[in-house]
Amino acid sequence: MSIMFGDKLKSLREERQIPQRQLASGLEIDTATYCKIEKGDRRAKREQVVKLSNLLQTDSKEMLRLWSADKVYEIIADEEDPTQILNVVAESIVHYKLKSTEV
Amino acid sequence: MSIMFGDKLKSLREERQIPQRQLASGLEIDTATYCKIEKGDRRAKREQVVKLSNLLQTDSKEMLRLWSADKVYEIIADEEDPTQILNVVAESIVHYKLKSTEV
DNA sequence: TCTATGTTTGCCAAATAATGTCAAGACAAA
DNA sequence: TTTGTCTTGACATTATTTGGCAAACATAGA
Repeated sequence: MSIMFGDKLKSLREERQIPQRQLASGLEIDTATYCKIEKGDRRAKREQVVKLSNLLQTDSKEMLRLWSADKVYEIIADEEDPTQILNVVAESIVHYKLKSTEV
Repeated sequence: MSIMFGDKLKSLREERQIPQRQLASGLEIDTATYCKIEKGDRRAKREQVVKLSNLLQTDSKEMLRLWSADKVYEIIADEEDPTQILNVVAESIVHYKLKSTEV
């Protein structure tokens, strides 16, 4: 599993010298579960990402970006030519944007 | 839900003038389920994508690409700045490739 | 060494999401 | 009207995700 999010989470937590226990209680979950999130064994829920960003006083948009990126990575990493998949998606976004701004 | 895959599937099937019933039986599923796959209400399993490609005598790589792209799209479509997420992923792929080819 | 704190792991249970069927309806062609 | 195809909604089944608990591990200090 990709751990862009977990790694970022860990480094922020360590910078601020906060124990896992504290963030876990902020999310109202077990420290074990929190630990797994940080190590990338479990995926945080979206709402938990936002909560964590607040607890760590960091940009939730960036955290959500990393969190989403992990999910995307997991989907394409084992496929042939992952980059080409990203291109297909990027194109489909462009098309959708055009469509949605038509009058 | 994004339907790049479903749309492609439908157009291939219509080109070849095959009824849904036939592809459904090829996958050993109900026509209702097949119908939903084509309309993007349900996601095909990976193995089903390969089977469908064979039944339709089309490039399974392209079909898998569309199928993956749908999944990725679903993850990022409702996030802020989906394109930026794709960039993060693209970078992480580059990094991984570099790592895996180090000696 | 013993204790205290923090982190990690494995296993199981509960919750949630994905997948499928069935029955019924819509629609067009014969 | 009958037939064949496609579609939809409600429900059942199954797979995956999420979380807790208990125990192990790591480290620092008394």
